[in-house]
Amino acid sequence: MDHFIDTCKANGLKITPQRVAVYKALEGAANHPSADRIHKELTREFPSISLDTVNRTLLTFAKIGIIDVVEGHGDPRRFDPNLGDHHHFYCLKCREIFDFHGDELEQMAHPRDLPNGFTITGKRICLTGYCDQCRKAAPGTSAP
Amino acid sequence: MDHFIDTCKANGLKITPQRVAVYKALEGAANHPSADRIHKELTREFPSISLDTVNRTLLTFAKIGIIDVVEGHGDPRRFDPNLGDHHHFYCLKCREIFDFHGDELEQMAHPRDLPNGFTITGKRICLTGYCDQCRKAAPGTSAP
DNA sequence: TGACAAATAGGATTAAAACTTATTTAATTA
DNA sequence: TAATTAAATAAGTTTTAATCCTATTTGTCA
Repeated sequence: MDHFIDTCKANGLKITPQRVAVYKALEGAANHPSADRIHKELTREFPSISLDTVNRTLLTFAKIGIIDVVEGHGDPRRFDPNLGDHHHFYCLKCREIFDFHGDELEQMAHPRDLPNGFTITGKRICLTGYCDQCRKAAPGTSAP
Repeated sequence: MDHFIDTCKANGLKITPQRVAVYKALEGAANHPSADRIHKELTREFPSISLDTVNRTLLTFAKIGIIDVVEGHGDPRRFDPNLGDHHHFYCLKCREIFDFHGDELEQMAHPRDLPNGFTITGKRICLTGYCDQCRKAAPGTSAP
């Protein structure tokens, strides 16, 4: 929380109640929520907060590097307060994103068939499939 | 192309001129196009094809497993005709997706902190950063 | 405390994706 | 080969996500 305030100030951002609320909501959120989901959550304690503010705020946070925009699959943009090294499992049915960890990428060199001029700022393993709950409910369709 | 027709028939899909055109366009496409991009391309030789048909067709192809929906970053859904093992580099500026290859994931076991009931149907390394061209043009902003 | 630049709410706009329905068409069979 | 039928398409409509615009409000700093 101190780090949040410091980073905002260091980037010339004002500490508004809305920004604090959005940041807290994302931190406490179960799983990689969308702007809309956070907005819905906040309207309870903050009836007049606008979706645009929530979305803009999240994008601002991403720009100054205190949260992440998560790779998606066509659904609304989603956010991640966890900046530490971790990977993602995406359930093709319920669209939930689950975190997992692994060191497969730790020693990874610059890919052979990617020009050297390419700057890599993030690396992650992206798994797709069906979570336990959805697998049980779904017929055996093989998917992407 | 034969495989395309066989798979369609095996799944009870009719071979329509639109489907053939969409499939060919995606196969020949430079880089992971969106439905809109393919639609624009097809309207030249196929003036009356509707965007909905293109989008629906691509989703149908994905469902029967002859193409992939690619992980995105909030932008329109994009597709990949390449089903072979490969990975993706996503440029945060121009939003282009570049393929690369590597064997880092080949020996990967089921992740320790993912329940065993989870079924994995796809695995991929997702890199983010700036491609050569954009890096040269962009000021030194560190990003997600 | 006052002044100013930045941020917000709210409504309007754009854009992507999905849905609805009448018409067309591919595949099947007589 | 023509008739039949279920599936697919075009076109327009609707929904939803995301962004833009502007008047008003509000942090921040002197």
